[in-house]
Order: sequence, then C-alpha cells, then structure tokens
Amino acid sequence: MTGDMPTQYDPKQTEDRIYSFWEKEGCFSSTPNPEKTPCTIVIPPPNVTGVLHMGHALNNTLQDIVIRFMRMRGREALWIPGTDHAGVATQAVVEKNLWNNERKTRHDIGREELLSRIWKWKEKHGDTIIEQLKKLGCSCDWSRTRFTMDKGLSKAVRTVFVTLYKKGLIYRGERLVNWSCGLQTALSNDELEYEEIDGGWWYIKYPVEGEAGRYVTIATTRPETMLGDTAVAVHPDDERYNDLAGKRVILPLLDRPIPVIADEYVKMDEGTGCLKVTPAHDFNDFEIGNRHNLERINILNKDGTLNENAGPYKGLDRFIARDKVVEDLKKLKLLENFEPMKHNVAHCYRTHQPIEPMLSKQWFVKMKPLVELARNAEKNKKVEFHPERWSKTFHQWLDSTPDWCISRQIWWGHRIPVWTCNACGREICELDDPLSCPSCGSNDLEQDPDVLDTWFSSQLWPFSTLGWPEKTPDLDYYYPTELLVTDRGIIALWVARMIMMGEYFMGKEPFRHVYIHGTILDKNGERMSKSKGNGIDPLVMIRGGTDIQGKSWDGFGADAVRFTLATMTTEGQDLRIWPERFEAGRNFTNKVWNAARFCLMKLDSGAGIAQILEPGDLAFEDKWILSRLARTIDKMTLEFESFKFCDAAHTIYDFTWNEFCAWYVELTKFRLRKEVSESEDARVARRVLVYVLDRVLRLLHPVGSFITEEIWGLLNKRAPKRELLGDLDNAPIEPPAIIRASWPQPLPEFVDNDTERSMQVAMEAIRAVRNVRSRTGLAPAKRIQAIITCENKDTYKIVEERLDLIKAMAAADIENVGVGLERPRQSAVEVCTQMTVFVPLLGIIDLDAERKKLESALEKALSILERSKKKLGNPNFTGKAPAEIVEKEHRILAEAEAEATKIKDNLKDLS
RNA sequence: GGGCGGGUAGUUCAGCUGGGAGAACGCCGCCCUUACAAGGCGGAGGUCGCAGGUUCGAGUCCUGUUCCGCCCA
Repeated sequence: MTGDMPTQYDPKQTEDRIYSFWEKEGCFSSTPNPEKTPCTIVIPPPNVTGVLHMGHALNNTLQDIVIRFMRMRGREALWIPGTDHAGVATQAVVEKNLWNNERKTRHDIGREELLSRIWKWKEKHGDTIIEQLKKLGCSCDWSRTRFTMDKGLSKAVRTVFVTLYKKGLIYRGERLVNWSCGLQTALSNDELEYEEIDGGWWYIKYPVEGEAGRYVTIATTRPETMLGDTAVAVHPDDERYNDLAGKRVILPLLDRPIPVIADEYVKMDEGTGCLKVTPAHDFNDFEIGNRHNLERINILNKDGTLNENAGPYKGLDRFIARDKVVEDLKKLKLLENFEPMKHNVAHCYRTHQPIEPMLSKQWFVKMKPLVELARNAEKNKKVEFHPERWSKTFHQWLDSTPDWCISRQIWWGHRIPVWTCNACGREICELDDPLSCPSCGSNDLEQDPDVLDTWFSSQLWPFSTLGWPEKTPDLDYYYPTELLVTDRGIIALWVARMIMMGEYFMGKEPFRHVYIHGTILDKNGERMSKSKGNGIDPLVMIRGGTDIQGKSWDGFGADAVRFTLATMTTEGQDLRIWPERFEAGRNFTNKVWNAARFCLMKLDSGAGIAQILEPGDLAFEDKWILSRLARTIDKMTLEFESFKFCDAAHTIYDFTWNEFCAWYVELTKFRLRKEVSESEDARVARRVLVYVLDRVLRLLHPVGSFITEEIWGLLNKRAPKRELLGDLDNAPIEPPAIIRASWPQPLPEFVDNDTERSMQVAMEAIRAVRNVRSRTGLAPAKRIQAIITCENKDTYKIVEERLDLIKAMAAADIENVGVGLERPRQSAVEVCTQMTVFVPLLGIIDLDAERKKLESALEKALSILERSKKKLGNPNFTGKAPAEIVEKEHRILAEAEAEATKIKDNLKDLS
C-alpha cells in the first residue's frame, strides 16, 4: 500500500501536479469576506523584462510563507501579483531587437510603431517571471495580476498627476538634472550610482582683465566645463582676493571676460580659494548663479558632445574635449598643476557612464509636504520596519531628498498629461484629454512628449492594484495592506514614496509592516550578477539543469530551496549562498517524507487506530511528544507573527527531526511490533502518531508547501479523521487541502513538565549506554548488559518507571538499578549528572580507553567545580547576585563535586 | 565626509532585555538496525576582532580602535 511512497521524496513527481491542483481548486483566490479580517500583500512588481533570480526567490518565498500562514490562521488572505513596465529597461530591449534585426532606430519607425512593438513584446515575453514564480510555489491570486501600464493603473497615474498638478505639487522648471548621455534622458537622484574613478585636480590660471601678468588660479576636476564658466567666485572675507571682487577675468581658450564675484559658499581653505562657476553644469554653481544672476551657458548636446557654445571644441565628445582643453591650456602655459586623485563620481545606473549635470526643462514633484506625511506615518507607528533599524535609513532619506524629477525623455511609459496651446501658450492638465484650448478655443494643442518615471506608477501600487481611483469594494476591504517584503535597495525609491502616496490619496498608510530582507551574495560575499557570471538560477536549483558554469544539478525541489532560504533569513543584511547549501533543505524534506512514510506504513499494516481516546489512555511517550508539540506550536506561532523566519524554520526542523523522528517514532516501533500490532496500545500509538504528523505538516506548510500538501493527500486517504481525543465517529473530516487547513491551536493542557523531566532522565541513561557501546566498538544491534546507579531516590524512581523505554532505546538489558551500587569488576563506566552507568564487559574492556574517557570527564568536572567555588567564595557575588542565581550556583557546585568524586572513585578502581 | 551592519567552531550563521558558548554543513570513528545512507549512533573542534571601562559577573552594556561590507553625499 505504501507503494505510492518511494523511499526518497521526488519533488519532480509532485510539484506541478500539486500546483495545478491548487489553481484548479481556486485555493489562491480571495474575495472580500466581512466575516474575516483581511490580510493583503502586494508583490513588489518585478520588471516585466525580468527573469527570476535568487533575490526574487527569497523575496517571494518570504511573502508566500506569510500569506500561507495568515490564510491558515483564518485571515482572508490576498497576495496580489504583477509586473511593472520598467520604462528604460523595456524600451532598451525592444530597441536593441529593432537594431539587431532591422538596423533601425526608434526614430526610424516613430513613436506609435515603437510602442506597438513594445506591447507585442510584452504580450509575448511579459509573463516569464510570473510563470517562474509558480514554480517556486507562490500562492498569488493570479486572476488579479496587474501591470503598471494597465488601463486601470494608468487611470490612477493620470488622476494622481492631475491632482498633484492642480495642488501645485507638480511643477515644470528649468533646472539642472542628472543627464544620462547614454540613455539621453534625465534621471532622478535615486537612479545614480557612485563609482570611484581616477581623476584629479587641474589648476588653471585665469588672467585678470587689464592687469597684465596677474592671474587667479582655480582648481577643477572637470576642466572642459570651463567653457561654460560665467564667473569666478571668492569668499568675501578672503583677504588674498580682497581687491578682485567686481573686477573681471578673461576665460582662457574662449577669451570671454567673466566677473569675479564674492560668495560665502566658497571655502577659503580648500584648493586655491578661487572657484570657477559653471551654473549650467554644476549643482552648487547653479545655486551661486541664481544668487548672483549669472548667465547659464549650456555647452553640451544631449549625447554628450559639445555644442556651439564650446567654440572650437564644438562636436567633440566631452571626454575628448577634456583632453584637448588640457592640452591647449598647457600650450598657453595656463595649466599650473595637476594633482591626481581618486574620487566618487555619479554614474548612470544602466549605462555606467558618468552623469552630466545638465540644464533642461523637466517636471518635478515638490517633496516637502509629502515627506512630512511619510515621516509621521512611521513616527506614529502606522508603518513599522522590521528589522526596526531600517526606519533610520528611511528617515535619513526623507530628511535629505530634493524635489523629484519625474519626466523621462523616452517613449515607453505613462505620457505626461499636459498639453500646451500653441496659439496662446496656455498649459492644460485635466483628467480627460483636451480637444481645444479653454482659453482661446484653438485646436492646436501639443502634448508634452515625455513620459513619467516608472516609480511614479509603482508608488501607487498598493491601491492602484485594488481599483483606485474607483471606489471599489476591494479597495474598501483589502486596503491598507498588511505587509510589504522587500530589499533595502528600494526603501527610498519605492517604500517611502508608497507611504507618501498612500497617506496623501487614501489617508491611510499603504501597509502596516515593512520587512526588509538581506541581499543574496555568492560564496565569496559578492553580489550576484550576470556580468560576473556568479549567479545561481533558482529554477535550476528547484528543477535541476545546467547552471551558468556548466555544472549539472538534479534539482533540490521548491520546498528544499524555500526551506533553506528561510533558515538563512536572519536579521543580518546579507545571505551568502551556493548550490550545496540547498542540500540541508533537501535532506529535511526527505526526512519529513520518510517520517510520513513510516506513519502511513503503520496505518496500512496494522489494525487501525484507536476509535476512542481519553487522556488517561496516553502512554508516557505520547504525553511527552504532545508536551513538546504544544511548546513547538506556541514558539512557531510567535516566530511567524514576528517575522522570525530563521527561528521558525529551525523550530519545526528541530521538533520534526530531533524529537518526533529521533525519539517518538523510534519509541512507537516497539509498541507497533507485529506481535502486538493489534493491541489497544498500538492503536493509541497510531492515533497519536497520525495526530502529531498532522500537526507537523500544518506547521511546516507555509515553508514546505508542496511536500506537506502531497503527504496531506496521502494521509487523508488512510486517516481522514485525525482529532486527538474523543470518539473518532464524531470527529470532523480533515479538509481535502492543507493549504486550507487551520493553523494548529495552542495545546496548553498538554504541557507536562514532569513528563519532560522524566524523559530527560531516560535520555541520559540511554545516551550513557550508547556512549559505552560506541567507545568499546560494540555493534549497535548487539544487546549488552548494563547497571544503573542513581544519584538519588527521585532519579531512581524515574529510571525504574522508564526501564522498558531505556532498555529498548539503548538495546540493553538493565540487570540492576539502584542507588549507590558498586562498580562491577571489568566494566566500562559512564558518569552522568544524575546517574552512573556500568557496562560489564568481560575480557573486552579497553582499560586505556576507559581511563582516558574518565580523565577527560574529570578535567571538565573539576574546571566547573573550580569556577563555581570561586564564585561562591566571593562575598560580592553571594551578596549582590539575585538569590536564584546564587542558588543555581550552589546546585552546580554540588553536582560538579559529586561527579568529580564519582569519577575519581572509578578511576581508582581502574588502576 | 555622514549613517548603518558585521567580525563567535574548518565554513555559513544563531545567540532576546548581562548569570554554566549553540545549529547546520564539513571533519573523525562505528553501523546498509525492516521510515529515511539525502540515514543511524558516538566524537573532536571556539582565550566570541583588539584595548579599555561599567558590574559580584560581559559574546551580550559603554568608550576607543582595527578590518570587511552596504547606503547616502
């Protein structure tokens, strides 16, 4: 009958089948249910161009764990999936294809055609990552899959833009922006990456007008920008240059006279104390320019070449121009010095080229009022970060963020809904596209060509996915969401902005908890990346295949991957992983599989399970495992509630492997022997076995989703009713799918300290015998004789009571139990805290090994003894430490003393 | 330059509000014992980065210091 359970768990035989079962049964779908409390999670939408990597695997595993846990706890659980349109990335993919296949640029085919091609590409490839998430086991409500460019979500974007525009929180202005010459678009501050480059300070002499032979020297890291200089600034208090302010200097190369101005921004002790001012190409200079009404001269074209303002350098690339400028300055003997230096320069996050501050007209969101909303949401604990320290990062960003540049000079994205009337210049921004100018009636309207930053739509995700701006029942029921799980990299970019938007438009925080997990690194602590080729493909780890290094893997199964990731999810900030680490998870799933296999075999071969069970029918080991189970349920519940994924995974691992399998299952083997398999005790054992297995499956299900569902099905066939106590006839049939089963209730009535203590004593005896067996090289199956002498009557009583259990588990005949028994000659000895165990070994005892063992034990006991004595001899300790600690120390001392004495006695005997 | 995290067994990491150092993997020895060799039983291995301080007592709190990483400018 257990033919349907091979000795090894094979995830490939189960995962797809189980997943389609869940989908077919509608297990992931959710509808508003007023009788339940909702629990909503929105997925951090991956790029529509994305392919599943380990970061996604971790991120979504954690979300699935939480949503399954919540679902089992009776919450109306909804996990909304989807993707974002990733403006720059997606357009780049399609443009690249266009070039590779047709040698055309987007300008060759035009805006409409490009957009239509991107949509086609999206239809064809856009759900790659969605399908991959299914392989991981994610229980998202796929019927609600959203895309940031969907109609509804686009309407949300439009509504937000128009509202903010009308409130004056969105404005257009000519500002310096971070310009990516590669992408030819503006970027927000958050899209910059700082890279250290080899650069330096060039010291350049500017002749003072009308004073032959007099120069001022400025230092710059970007000499080519001098072509756009419109002033030189000195500090007003700087005596060196007292007379200069108000005069003019001649800009070399272009021979343009520019004023010397005094501004307090200049740092006198830095460089030469003279600052060249280039308002069109430097953020600080821009401010100085504003204060002094300086001209702004833009010297760059959009592609990074120099324009006509650069005079003879026109047409040169910015880096070539730099070399040329330096060379020409040298020729003119105006280059005073060059100091090489490494410095950090802003780079484009995609092209990795240095960013140019560039003057251009862009749209901005005024952040100040919004920042306030986000700040308060966290301060008032409406949003909580886990681990808590990330709230600091969050506030730091809020404290320093400038207005947000939201326009992008690309085509794929939400187009800016602002039209300008060519006749009268009126700007129009409404929810509906304007047909004519409301001022002059002209039809000659032109829409802004730019699109919005992708984050502008992502920031609305928690409510746009629920139907906003419509007032839908979903929105009413599911918002605010419960939890956001994400990586620290986008706390500012995304998390903070969602909070602002949620507060502003919904009047409520978008989520109550933000869980920030670590970043996946490789074995050497390096970030995984395509270019480094050090990535691990989660699908190869799950299903098997060949990895990027050409190595073949069998596939560990989704549960193994999920479980392993969960055990690694601590509060630290990195997770180092490599393929072999998933073996731990696989071994555990296999253990669970075999524990189930054992239980089911016993059900098949035996005479059924106890029909009626009362607490009084329970055997000692039943009470013990139930007590342990009760504690495990409490512990795990708490751990999941507080997002301690690592602890929860370890808790279920420990209980399943080291208590249920290692002890309880082993103990039932004796009660389920063929000869007694019809007995009532055997039936009780089966009933408890099945019950505990049932609870193990439930506790494990949020993490090990597939295997628990598979076993659940098999268990339902043989034992559809699994209540612990009472008459099975009256017991309910367990649900057909574990995904819909309830989370285990606490079992306070089964917590049993006495039983647990007894078990500990029994375990000590068993380990002692096993120790001797191992030391003397006796085969585990060979029965041996043992004598146990106990420390006191209490222990003696327990050992007597549990003698059968000890004998069975130690595979030993216990010839004698007592207090203060003598060591028989020719016997091995094992000194424990509560007892000493002798194993007579006529003729085969290795005296040296025995002596060695005793000596090392003595050393240990003596060191404890000494430390303890010292402590208790210190009046400060006995006087100041809490009574219970002192009492405990006395006990330690007594135990160590007794143990040392026993060991010494035995050593004497040996010699 | 500012902020944050980390330095604990060979490796990867736990160790909460201070009170006898843990897990997994790896390693060593013995076992294919009828759930599982992806297993069982037993074992070795750590002056908790360094230096001070607080305390009767510090891996745990404070100060300083060094190294590694991340974020921000």
